[in-house]
Amino acid sequence: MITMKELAALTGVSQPTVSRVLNGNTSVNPEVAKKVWDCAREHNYQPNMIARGLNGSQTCLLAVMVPNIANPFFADVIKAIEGTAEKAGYSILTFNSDYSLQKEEKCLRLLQQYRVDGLIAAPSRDDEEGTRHFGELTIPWRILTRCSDRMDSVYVSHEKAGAMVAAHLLQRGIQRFLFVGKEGDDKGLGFERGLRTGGVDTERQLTVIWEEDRERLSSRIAAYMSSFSDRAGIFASNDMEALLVLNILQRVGIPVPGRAALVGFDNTFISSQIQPGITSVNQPVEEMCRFVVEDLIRQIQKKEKKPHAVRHTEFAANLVVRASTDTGSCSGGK
Amino acid sequence: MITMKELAALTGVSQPTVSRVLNGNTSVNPEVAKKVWDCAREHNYQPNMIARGLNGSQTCLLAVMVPNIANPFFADVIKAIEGTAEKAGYSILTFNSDYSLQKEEKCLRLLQQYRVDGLIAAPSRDDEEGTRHFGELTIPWRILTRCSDRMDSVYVSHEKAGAMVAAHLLQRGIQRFLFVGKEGDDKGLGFERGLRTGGVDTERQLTVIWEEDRERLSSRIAAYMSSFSDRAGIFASNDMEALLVLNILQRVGIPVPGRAALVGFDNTFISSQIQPGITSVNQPVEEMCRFVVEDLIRQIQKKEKKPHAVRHTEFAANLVVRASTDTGSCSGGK
DNA sequence: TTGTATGCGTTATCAA
DNA sequence: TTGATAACGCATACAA
Repeated sequence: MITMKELAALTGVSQPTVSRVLNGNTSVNPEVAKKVWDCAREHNYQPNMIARGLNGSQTCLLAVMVPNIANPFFADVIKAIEGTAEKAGYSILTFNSDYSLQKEEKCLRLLQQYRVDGLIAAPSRDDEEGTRHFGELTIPWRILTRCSDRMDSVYVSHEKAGAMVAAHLLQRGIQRFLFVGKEGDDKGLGFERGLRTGGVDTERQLTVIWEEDRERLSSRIAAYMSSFSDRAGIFASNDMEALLVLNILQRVGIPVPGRAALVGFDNTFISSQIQPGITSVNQPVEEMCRFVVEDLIRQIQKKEKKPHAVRHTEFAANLVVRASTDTGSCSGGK
Repeated sequence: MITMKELAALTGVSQPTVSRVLNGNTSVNPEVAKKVWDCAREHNYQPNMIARGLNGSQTCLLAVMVPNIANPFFADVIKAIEGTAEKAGYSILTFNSDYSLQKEEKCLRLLQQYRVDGLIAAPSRDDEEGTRHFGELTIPWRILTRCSDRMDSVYVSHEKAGAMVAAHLLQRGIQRFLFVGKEGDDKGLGFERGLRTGGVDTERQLTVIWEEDRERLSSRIAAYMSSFSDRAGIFASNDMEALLVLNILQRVGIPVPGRAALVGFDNTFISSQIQPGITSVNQPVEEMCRFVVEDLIRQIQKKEKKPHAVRHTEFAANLVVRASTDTGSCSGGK
């Protein structure tokens, strides 16, 4: 890989002149410029971003940290971020935190070692303990998809979205509710609030189930469904979970939406491609990512590393209604 | 972010001594070492990988280039690569080529600018034209999931896998076959060969359909299915495509596996979580990725940049049989 | 318009 | 065992 120094030797000019020609900001003798360009092209010169990043100038690297790349929602996020970043001349370092605080801290250490210009992270947890380590970062960063008091974040209110799901299910005349997700999840809290607002006695009519293990989840859901005979409204914390629940219900012979109305979260391709289509909360991934990348890069280029007021940018979620919450009592409708 | 130079000043030793302490390879005075370590910890010293990469030493960066991060298969691939790389002390730069040769070339340029130590790529195309640009790379690299004559590759034989699918469908007594994928795809060619081997007159009994547009695909498949009344064997080029086909079939009221047996490719979570489960060709993603990363890093660390003989590492695919190719004629069985 | 000199944060090579 | 010194590839300030 040829360097400016070598190009300089080959063309008989100084290295800074080569730099000036190749960067094209200062004025140079056209003839010299041509000679240098020709030589650079001939030898397929590629600037060394590493060296460029060394002089306190920028690396044009952004880090993206997500808890699970294999989750289609985060895959969409990474794709969208990469797309916008690439257009702006930035490349991305991808980190998978695996929902582990320990790994998250390691990632944070690593991305600082690479002197990335900025970070976009979807933290595993949004409580105090789970976000403390971000406070020590000296580079600009943004939190995506979650709202955190202490940090700049770009998100859809999971709480409001949960309430929206509640309203939708209530409108369908449902009286029994199940949230499949972690206790304390904002979606779940919003769901509960929405139900209460709708006059539901959540103590008796709302159940929360969370099991990592598929078999245990299956038996708990089966037990839940056989504990009453009404139609149930089930809200799963994401589309993958919703797919799993749908599968479980179908296996034990519970028709969806007949006996159970099902709602997912993230509106990934899964929810639309499956039969019956799953009603799901849509987050405007593309727009959010475009915004967060452009906003972050703006800050990077302004070099305003000073702490400013914490800024929250909320995007509106919308519910994409599909067959899984149809009013009709027959499953698998067209 | 504190530097070695500053640590040196603070502890009253020279900067190279700090380097020696922190890297721990050379022997240093234990007392000095302790003082330096304490100081480094106190100031949260983070080595500058950028500077380290400058002196001809390594960046500990690997680039991964895939055509579509949002495809669950590639998301799995990236996750697996990231996992193995992280254990070995490497971070990854992710690039999305979007199935565009032009973008692929841009990625190749970029990753060289970042002086990554190696590249793992899933090229969009595996013909001469689609892989030529890899030839100019001066860093170690590997091709994943495809086999290319001219390059080191780690893959599952799509051709053999296609033949395996053919054998499976023939065993199910099927006589009409549809491949939903691009003309010339190795999977399709293998499928055709497998059918011929099984005595099928592929001219009359095999059809190939490829449409980017969902609606057009839908109407072509509907037309195809109504052109005869036997049971059809449909092989989709990947699981996302298979899901799409399943959806189309269900919408037009064609029972799977009753009237059509369906086979996918990649065995992503989709094929197992959906109802009916989709029979799918499994690629051992984890093992392949572990192998390719470790193998690549081995070459990087040996610094054997000399061209060696082209090496192909083939992994065995296996067919995961599910309800979508059940012999029974009733759809959605348990 | 161009060249010289310097510095970025490391590692490596010397000599002490 | 340690410290000077140079080098990596580039950008920038300054001098010419």
